Amino acid sequence: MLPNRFLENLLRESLAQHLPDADTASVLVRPCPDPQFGDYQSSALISLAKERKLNPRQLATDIASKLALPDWAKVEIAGPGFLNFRLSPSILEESLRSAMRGEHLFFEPTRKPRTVVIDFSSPNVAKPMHVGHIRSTILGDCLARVFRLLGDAVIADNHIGDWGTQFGKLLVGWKEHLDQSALQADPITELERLYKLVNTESEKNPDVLERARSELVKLQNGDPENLGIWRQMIALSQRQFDEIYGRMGVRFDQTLGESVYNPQLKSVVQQLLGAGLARETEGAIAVFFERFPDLKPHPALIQKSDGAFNYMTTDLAALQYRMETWSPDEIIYVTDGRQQLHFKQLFAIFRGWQPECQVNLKHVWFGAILGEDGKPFKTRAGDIIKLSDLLDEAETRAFEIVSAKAEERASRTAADGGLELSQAERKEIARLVGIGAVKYSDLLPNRQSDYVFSWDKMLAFNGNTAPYLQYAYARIRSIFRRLETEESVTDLLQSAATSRLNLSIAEEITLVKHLLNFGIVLEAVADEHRPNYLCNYLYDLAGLLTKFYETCPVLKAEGDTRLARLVLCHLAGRVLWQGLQVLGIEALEKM
RNA sequence: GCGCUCGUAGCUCAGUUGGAUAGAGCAACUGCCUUCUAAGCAGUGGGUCGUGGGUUCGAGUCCCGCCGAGCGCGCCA
Repeated sequence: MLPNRFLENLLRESLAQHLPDADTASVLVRPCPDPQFGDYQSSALISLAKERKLNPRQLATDIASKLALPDWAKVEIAGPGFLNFRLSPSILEESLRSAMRGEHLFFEPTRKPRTVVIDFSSPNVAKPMHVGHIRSTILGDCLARVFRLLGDAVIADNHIGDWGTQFGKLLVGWKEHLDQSALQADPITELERLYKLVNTESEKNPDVLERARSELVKLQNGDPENLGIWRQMIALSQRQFDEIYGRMGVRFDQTLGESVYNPQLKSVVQQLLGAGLARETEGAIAVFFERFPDLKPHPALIQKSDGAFNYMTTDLAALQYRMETWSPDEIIYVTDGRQQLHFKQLFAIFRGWQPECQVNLKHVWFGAILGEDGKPFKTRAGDIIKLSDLLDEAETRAFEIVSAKAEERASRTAADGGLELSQAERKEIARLVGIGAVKYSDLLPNRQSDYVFSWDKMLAFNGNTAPYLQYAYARIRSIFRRLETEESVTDLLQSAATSRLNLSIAEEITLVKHLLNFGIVLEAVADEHRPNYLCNYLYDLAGLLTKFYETCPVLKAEGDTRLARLVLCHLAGRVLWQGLQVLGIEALEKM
């Protein structure tokens, strides 16, 4: 068990004996903000004492004196009643050895495994994926990876927009203006052209609008020709989605269109009417929220006055389907913040509709991506930026930088051969650096704030960026490549599992202590759905690593010290690799 | 009008049940490459955390007012 968890349990047990009515779950042992106070602290006793009108320092003293502390930890009482814990070098060395034995990588799947459905990305058929989909896709994929790492069963669920009024216009366009060769070459662009064309026409000519309506009705009534065209549009779109997801390394366990839920919609509305939750209003059917003060002014339509259903109805049917299919403990929707009201309504309706259902429903929302002018991120011409173009540009820009740096370095270190990168290697590095930079720049800000999209910042090699982290990893790998030519790395690392690992320099100790906090950070990411905690943790780790390099030669060190430093490099590298992996970013052997 | 989010260094942003002296990067200035990748490291300067109250042993964080910004509010998703 990792030290902070061990101390936390110890403190909870002691508290339970001392104050049996106290909520031990509220007792947390966290890293100290300032190392001068110690390694871990708990401030929980202060507030517990206050609630009970006890003297906080006295309570802390009483409980601390009864802690059955192991010989590797010391406790002090500080300030108004903090408990500060200090770890001895022996437990630091032992945690490195146990990691080398493969017992852990500084995190543990501690919670009960849950089943979690994550609804994210949700692109639309016949439209290009664009920057509007990027945050949901990256954030949702990252959360899925973190939950899986911590032992949950995850269903990554892509809810495709394959139904709606736009198909009337698309059908008219397909039947009247389709350019087969353009469709072959670039299906999405052609579908987009058709939609815009018919949309413009219908604004001028009511006949066109009427034809679109009638095509839509035919589709909805199961007309074989229109269904066939619709299915082709879906298949062509899915190819585009697959290509983008392939480039981004995002995968789903389930992909269903909204249309799948069509057969259930009528019944959903009937049930809500039957339960007295919904009623007719101005020809439409809506749910009113009498018992929810904040929702009272905002009824939700579940059936339009023309008899058609909408987003809310589909989401309700999808929610029910997910409950029946997986009985998840939690369902997470990853969308932008403008949909907060919609999800409040959805969750409130579902609670009223199926009050016995225990599922935890979460809307994980995020802010907007802005251009450097502070306005929504668009092209110079004011168009929405397509995701494929964005990824292309990321790779192109990364390739230029990687090449420039590689040549700069080659000219500097030509004398000893240095590190040479072939054209093909540079291309592959640029791909991983470019995509990684885009993802990281999206995960780094607090998800709820709007952020400014900047190529220069995300592709910089200094500062908190993906390339900086990838570089730190590449430097570690470089050490092991050099070592490999001399001796067996595997044998050496195996011997570390049972060897003395002498840590003496401050940089070494700081680094180990930081490694020990990996699990705390992963849990915080999972609990609050905030990957930026992990980004900042990894940035700190990379910074500590490079400081360690500056003061601690690894290959030139000797004996115990050399082995300990190699172990530190190895394990820091594995944590960096694992951390990047759950962010959806690939670590690089060379760059 | 009501609701959500935000306001932290010149700029872009972090800031973990409220916790100890508010942090990073950029920009400016100063050092360090015959030494494991200098795509790096060390250092200097820069803050009444929008504002006024309140709660608390303790507030950037919680509560109330005000100022400013973005977004949302029944037949789009």
